[in-house]
Amino acid sequence: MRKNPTIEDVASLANVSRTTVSRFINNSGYVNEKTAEDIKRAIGVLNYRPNKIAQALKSGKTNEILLIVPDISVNFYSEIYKAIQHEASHKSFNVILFSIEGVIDWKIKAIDLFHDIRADGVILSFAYDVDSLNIQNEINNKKILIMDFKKSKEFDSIHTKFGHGNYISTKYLIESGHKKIDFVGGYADIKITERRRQGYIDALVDSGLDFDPKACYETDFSMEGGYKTAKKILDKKDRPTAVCAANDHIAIGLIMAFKEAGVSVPDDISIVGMDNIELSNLIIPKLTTVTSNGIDFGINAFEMIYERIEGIYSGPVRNREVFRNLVIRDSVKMI
Amino acid sequence: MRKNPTIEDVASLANVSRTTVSRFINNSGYVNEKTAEDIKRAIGVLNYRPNKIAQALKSGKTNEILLIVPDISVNFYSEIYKAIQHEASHKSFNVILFSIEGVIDWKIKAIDLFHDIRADGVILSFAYDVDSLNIQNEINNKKILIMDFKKSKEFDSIHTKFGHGNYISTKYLIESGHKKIDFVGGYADIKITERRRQGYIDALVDSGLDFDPKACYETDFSMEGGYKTAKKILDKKDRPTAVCAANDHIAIGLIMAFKEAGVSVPDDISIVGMDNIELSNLIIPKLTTVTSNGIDFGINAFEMIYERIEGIYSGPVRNREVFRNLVIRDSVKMI
DNA sequence: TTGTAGGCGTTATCAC
DNA sequence: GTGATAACGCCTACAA
Repeated sequence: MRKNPTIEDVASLANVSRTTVSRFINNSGYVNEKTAEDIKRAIGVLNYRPNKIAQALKSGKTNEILLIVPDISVNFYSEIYKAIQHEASHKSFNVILFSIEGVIDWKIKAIDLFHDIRADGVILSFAYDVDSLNIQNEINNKKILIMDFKKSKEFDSIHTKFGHGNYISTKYLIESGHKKIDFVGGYADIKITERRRQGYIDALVDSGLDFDPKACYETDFSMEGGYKTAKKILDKKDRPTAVCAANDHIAIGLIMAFKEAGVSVPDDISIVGMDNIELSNLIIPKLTTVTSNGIDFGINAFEMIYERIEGIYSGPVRNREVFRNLVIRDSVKMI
Repeated sequence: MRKNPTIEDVASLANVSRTTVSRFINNSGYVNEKTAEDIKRAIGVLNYRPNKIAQALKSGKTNEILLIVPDISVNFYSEIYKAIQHEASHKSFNVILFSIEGVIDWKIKAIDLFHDIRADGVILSFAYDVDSLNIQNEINNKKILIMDFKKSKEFDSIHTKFGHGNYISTKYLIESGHKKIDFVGGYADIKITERRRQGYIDALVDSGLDFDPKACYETDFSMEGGYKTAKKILDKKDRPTAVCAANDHIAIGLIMAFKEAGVSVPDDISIVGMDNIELSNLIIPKLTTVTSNGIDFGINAFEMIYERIEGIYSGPVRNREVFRNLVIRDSVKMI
């Protein structure tokens, strides 16, 4: 029930002034060796820790950054969170999480939160409709970093090319000798589907293969979606030798359905997924897929915003790109 | 680049003193109606917000709580996090997350963090070896809440009975008419396996059925584990009519293997899982399972610690129990 | 090498 | 009804 010790307590125990203690703690200025010893001892005895609140009030800096993600239970975002958290701790920064989920007025809440905690910066990740949010107006003088599928003109940002993952995975199928490759994506009216399919198409075209609209299937981004689509593919006259799925859930649904139908993966048909979800390494056969790049996002994001906050970098807006990588496992056969 | 406005700015714009503004903001004391109008207007014009840091310094209260979880990417914990976050926001509390994961010296880090942010309380969830951590010593005067599989004697706590989930799921199989029920769990030397198997055994015994050690399989808690174990079950002379799995991953592995072998679930064999992971509602047939109770944990946890922090409750240690519930879907057949 | 004094933005106490 | 003033714990000129 006792109060936390203050710098004053340390000072009087060590028979010096607060100033000297402060100097000792922050390495700012000369402190006699003997005095230093006394102070160190006093700190130990009292188990003293500087009060960050007071420091923050004085310095106007909290060493906290706010991370806004769409939904922390989605693996990609918890990966980002972990990476940022990890980097931040090395620089004695704390990261405060705000997971949007269903919150309608999240922009208001996020700005409130930002002001409440007086964070030194915000990392805004994959928040739809960011442009409509006039952040800089709300958050004067603070640092902002955007993660998205496109560059930001106003702020430092880090992005990944939309559709690049499916480009890579399709390319891999082609390099493995496949020529008849179908694509299973989400519904056509969703942006993400469009981009991913474009990645698939680009890979085809770049390799001199024809794109056949009938080789593209629409469904939802779930195992069930993949499962149902598999039936359609099986009913086709000339089955493809490989399928590129727009995400791992779909790919796994496909695998399950094919296996049930007695069609072997990868012997009869090869499959690639995307996102490298946990399950993709658990299913049999293990799924060849493309990394989600949450860790890269996280590491780069923290580095960039940190440099801004500390004034290490203060030049013009920077945009970094992050890439996906192939994870080769057992669901593709060379032919 | 301009500074945030302070209460002083508001005061001078409204031609009153800081004190009056403060009174207005906090509803502490009389303020003339006309004056109040002026102040309100000034606040609007300047877009003023009280500085939480300064408030915290003054009051010794931060309105922040620290939540420690083993790994935020595990769905159960992100569920807890979300629930707490949600409750907390209604009481204008912020929750700071610390996800232990692989961090060896997490206790030290957690205590550092706790002191750094000067949180008003900690919720410590499922941290192994908590007892060895002399928290109260480290964190004088602050509020602590423990989540675990057992009651805490020292602190308010909230727990769930170990093995209760498998008790419920086994019971359900029995009520559906099954008498030959196998159990697939993790390796025997893990505590959690032991408790879950005990739940299964208890349900059997309570219903007057015999427990047969040969009906229990050990494997790891993964789809692959379930998948492999299924083969063993299929090779048995007298196959069970139902299987109780220690978690959903195992159950799903079982389903996949059975389907591949042409054994229908649930017509030929019924399966129950546990934890209600996302996938359990996606697989075909949809898995009958038992809720993870993260949300209940979260809601109760915040309520209890909040009451402590605000002094609404200050009696002896309280222990609450949280229960799991059956989620009936399509993987069990009545016989 | 060390100490004094003022202030960061709030709020509580006590006058007026 | 309102306004000085001190204090929360720390840091930083400036003095000594």
